Amino acid sequence: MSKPPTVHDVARLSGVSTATVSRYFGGKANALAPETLEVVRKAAETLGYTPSEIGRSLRLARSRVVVMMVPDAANTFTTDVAASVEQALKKYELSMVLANSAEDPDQQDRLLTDAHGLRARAIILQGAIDTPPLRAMAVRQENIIFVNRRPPNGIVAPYVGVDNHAAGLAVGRYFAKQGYENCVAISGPHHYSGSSERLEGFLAGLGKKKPVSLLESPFTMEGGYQHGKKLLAGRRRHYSVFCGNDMIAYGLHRAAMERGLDVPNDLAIFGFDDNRMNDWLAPWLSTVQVSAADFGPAIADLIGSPSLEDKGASFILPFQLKLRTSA
Amino acid sequence: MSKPPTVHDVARLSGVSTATVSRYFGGKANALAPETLEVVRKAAETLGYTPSEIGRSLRLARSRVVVMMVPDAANTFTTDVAASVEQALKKYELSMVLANSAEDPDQQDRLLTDAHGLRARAIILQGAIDTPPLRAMAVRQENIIFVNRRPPNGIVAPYVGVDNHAAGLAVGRYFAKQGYENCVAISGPHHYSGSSERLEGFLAGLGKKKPVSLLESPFTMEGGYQHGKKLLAGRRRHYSVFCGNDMIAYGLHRAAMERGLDVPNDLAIFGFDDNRMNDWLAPWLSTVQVSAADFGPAIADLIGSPSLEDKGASFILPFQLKLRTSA
DNA sequence: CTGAAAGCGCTTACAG
DNA sequence: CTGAAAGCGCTTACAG
Repeated sequence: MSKPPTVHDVARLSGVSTATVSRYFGGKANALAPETLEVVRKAAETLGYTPSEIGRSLRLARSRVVVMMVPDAANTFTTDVAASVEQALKKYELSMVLANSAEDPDQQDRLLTDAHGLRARAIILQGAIDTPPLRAMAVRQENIIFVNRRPPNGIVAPYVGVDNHAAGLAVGRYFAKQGYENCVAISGPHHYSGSSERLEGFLAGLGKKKPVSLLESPFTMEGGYQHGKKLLAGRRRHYSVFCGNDMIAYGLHRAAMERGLDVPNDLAIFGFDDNRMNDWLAPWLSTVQVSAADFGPAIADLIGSPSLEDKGASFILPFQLKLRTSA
Repeated sequence: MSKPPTVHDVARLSGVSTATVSRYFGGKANALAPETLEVVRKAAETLGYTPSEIGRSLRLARSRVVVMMVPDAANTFTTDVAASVEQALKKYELSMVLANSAEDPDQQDRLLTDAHGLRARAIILQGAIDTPPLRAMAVRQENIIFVNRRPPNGIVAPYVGVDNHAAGLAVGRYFAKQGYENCVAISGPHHYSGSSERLEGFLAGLGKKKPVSLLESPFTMEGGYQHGKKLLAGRRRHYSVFCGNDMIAYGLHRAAMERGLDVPNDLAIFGFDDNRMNDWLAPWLSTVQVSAADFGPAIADLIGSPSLEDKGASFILPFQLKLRTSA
């Protein structure tokens, strides 16, 4: 692999200075004489020259890389959000590095250090875990954007996500209105703000009707499946379950199928996110619809517009109940 | 956002030269006196110093970034492969930039230029489209790795993927053995090597039994759905269909459900990839199982080991028929 | 409209 | 075991 050509190579071939070549590629081409422009264009084409982002980043003291950290690369919703951000970032000529923390605090902290090493323009945390290094970075004014889980207590930083309490409340009220009995919540981990807010909203929405069981699960199909097996193994065969996300709901559904239950008559299931696959493979799932595509523009604008300065900025995205047959 | 500390800051605070600081972080720490080591460590910690990858990349004339181009960010299999690569790259301290070409040649070429601008250590193309810029880059000795679709004719470059012909052959033989009637193939786009190889293998496997219809579809659920609707609208209600991938199969399945057909008695369906969701949401789908997790290590080794030099290197990954109820 | 020169943060061959 | 110095590829204020 031969070394790629540099500004110097282009300058030499076209008989101008490196400053002129740099102007040509740096968006200052209209300050150049037409013939100069042409000669530079031709030389660059001959050599196959593309400016080095590395040289440029060093000089400008800022890179064009944004790091996106996801808590679970296997969750379609999370990766859809990532795809939507990658797309929206193009408007600002930024590229996105994907990193998977797999809900592991140490792994998150390692990736945080890497992101800092890359001098990332911004770090997007879908599902932050509260750790000392995270706090240290947030305080040191790194551009961290919190998505779906709010910044830890005491940290002021931009947030993008739905109003989880309101969404939980809507589901709770719906359950109450339907007169659902034996209500159960299989929430995501309680120490994540999103989970606990959804749960609190749900309880408030149920009103006087108290749930018979409050379970806590990782945000995975496996988690929903295991809780489902346990729940449905008992004598009582009739439940109404609000799941922390669609993944949990899929797992619960599988447990119900294996047990030969009828959804929704034996078991009502409500999810959260409205995973893209639902229309095709789970057209039965009632869920809280959040549009993954809405995240990209909101997050990209937060990063790209000059005013990321106002740290407390946040975007609260809309949601709506998507009623299908499972509840 | 205050400027991050540099080697100079650390050198000043610890009273050593920048060379020494650099040695500390560059893996040459054991060449330093113990007390020097300690004083540098402390200074770096105080300042919260992490070496700039940008400075390092410029100096070393190589970056630690690998670009992964996917043809469809909505296909779980593709994103699983990406996740597996991201994971495997850690061993070599490389990070992965995700880019979505969305099967658009122009978009691919634009992203190729971006990747070159980043001076990417390697470019991974899941699903390359044959264009002049791609050829130019491949010839200029960029480190391009082709995944799932072979390099265009005349281009010598590493390839990672399954033996598509053999896989198609296995499915064709299975169809023949089962005595399936009215065989149909809904392939992916024929101009992709993977699609046509699967199809040719399938035809060879069927032997004398000629398919009644050969259809061509994008690798999407929508594509499978549209072809399915058309196919199933006719008088004949009995088909055996080999789909180009699982996404197409999901779409076809939905069309069959809407038409009230029985799978597999009215309609046998065979997919390709064994998408991770299958176990949970499509436990009925018979398909060709390819392990997304196998891609990461194979690709990472190709990039990380010093011998990417031998350009023709390729990894042929194993597959197996996963028989469930749909065929 | 254009060029000479400085400097962004790092690493390493060389000298001691 | 450690330091002074050069240079990786770029951009821009300054001068003309």
